[in-house]
Amino acid sequence: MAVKTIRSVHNALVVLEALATAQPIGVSALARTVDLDKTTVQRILLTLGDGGWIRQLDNGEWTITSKPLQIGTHYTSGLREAAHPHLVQLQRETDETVLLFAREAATMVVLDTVDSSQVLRMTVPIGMVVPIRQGAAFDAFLPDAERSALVEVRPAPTRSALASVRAAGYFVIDEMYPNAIAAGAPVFDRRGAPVATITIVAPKARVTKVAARKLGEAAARTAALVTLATTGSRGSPESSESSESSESSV
Amino acid sequence: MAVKTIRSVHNALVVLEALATAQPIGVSALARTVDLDKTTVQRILLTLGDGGWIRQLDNGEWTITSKPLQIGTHYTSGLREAAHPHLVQLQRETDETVLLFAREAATMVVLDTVDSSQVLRMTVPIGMVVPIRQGAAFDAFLPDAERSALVEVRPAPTRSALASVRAAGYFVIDEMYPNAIAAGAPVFDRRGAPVATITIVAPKARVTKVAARKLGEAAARTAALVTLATTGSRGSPESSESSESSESSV
DNA sequence: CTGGTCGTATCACTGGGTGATACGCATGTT
DNA sequence: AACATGCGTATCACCCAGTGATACGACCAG
Repeated sequence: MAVKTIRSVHNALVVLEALATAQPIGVSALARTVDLDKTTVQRILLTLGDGGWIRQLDNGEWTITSKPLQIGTHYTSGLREAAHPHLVQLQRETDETVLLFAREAATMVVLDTVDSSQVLRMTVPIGMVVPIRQGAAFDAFLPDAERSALVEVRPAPTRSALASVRAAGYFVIDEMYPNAIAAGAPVFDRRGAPVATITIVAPKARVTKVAARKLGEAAARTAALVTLATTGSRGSPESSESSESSESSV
Repeated sequence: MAVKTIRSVHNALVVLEALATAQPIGVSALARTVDLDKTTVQRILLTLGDGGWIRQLDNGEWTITSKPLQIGTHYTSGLREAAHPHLVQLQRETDETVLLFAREAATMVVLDTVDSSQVLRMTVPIGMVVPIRQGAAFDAFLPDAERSALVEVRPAPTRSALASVRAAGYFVIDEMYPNAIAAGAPVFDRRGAPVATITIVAPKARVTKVAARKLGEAAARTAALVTLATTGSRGSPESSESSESSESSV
């Protein structure tokens, strides 16, 4: 409550989040978990349902619909669609699982995945959030001002580590997931700020730290292509392209 | 306003949707598109921002965060994660693009995709909504009561068409997308109701209507596996793949 | 400079969101 | 069978808080 925030809307967001993680769930149980009056939750559910965000089952219990997912696809709009073919291409080259991460504050969010075809492979669900704890990876490509703002969240990487990552154009992360190694490279926006990474994750049993460098180079090449694809074709910074999204056909 | 719905929450949902499709956008422009007072929109934006759903840029403009995407991943929770490895397997068998659809009222929503590796391939974005136009495909697996409720939305399929699809265990759809043919099969929940489909889409230039039957059979086999995986016992066989959804770290 | 935006702050009013209470209907317990 | 307990839903009065008019500084183009 730092500022003048609308109570009912705030409550509705809390209810929606709680519903999503506990679905399917009924009014009473939901009211208990969010510590709100049953009547309040009831009206919120009706409103969310009216907006098409949630849906009531025959039991009276509530479930979320695909609306949040559809809204979520507008996040970093166009990036996933633009990058996807390149991810597929990169997966074919390396035959390892390829991830598209978007940066958000001090976390990375999985936007898209293209799995390796090998039996032993990494599989990460879309939407998963991974906290950034190792500083020298993605940070190297941030402007100094923004990086120093992250100092409160995690220890600052050494200057030399930053420099070497920046020189290589890619990063290698040990233990991003348990028993896995990751190698990735940043995608930049029009202003040259890193907005995403294309990252290859592989089991340590197959890929050594040395071999990961080759993967990093491949990721860097792909990331450069995606940067080009997303920054090159667009004209003015004006967002005049209204909801072109996908044209349905392909 | 059919029922007693909360005005402020309703407005907030409208604002959020409008923001998602028009982002990045400022307060005034947004207030104009949703036809609300500027002050109201301002307070809604602050509230949404406080909840972590949207984020203000340096320009003062607003963008959505990954929150809707994360909420959206709970939709048909577990289905995508459970099905994904099987989609990969099916794509390897057929080398055509494989889609996981979830049913929602009279539409299908793309939950997951695994692209063909061929140069000429279908690519469909996750979250995309496809109206169900052809009755005899997915409908064949619905209980009679629910199917008849859809009559108002689209013409009812013939009884023989339903029977033949049901007998085959898969469906073939002509022109699901322009110049593309689709073959798929339903995934069932514990109660035997169809909740999703596994569908293969391919360019007509490569796959004839006759050849699509083979794809349909393959999709049916995969769909059966996914049904088993989601309805069967928790202790799934052979899935291996450590990396549960447990707190991953970087 | 000036007229037009922008994002933000302030404020009175009254609409409407809240929460207590109650009802019908399923449970499962005695 | 009778009972108790939970559910989802409906009703209602109070008074908080969401609304919308108004205002202000900053920015940009002409």
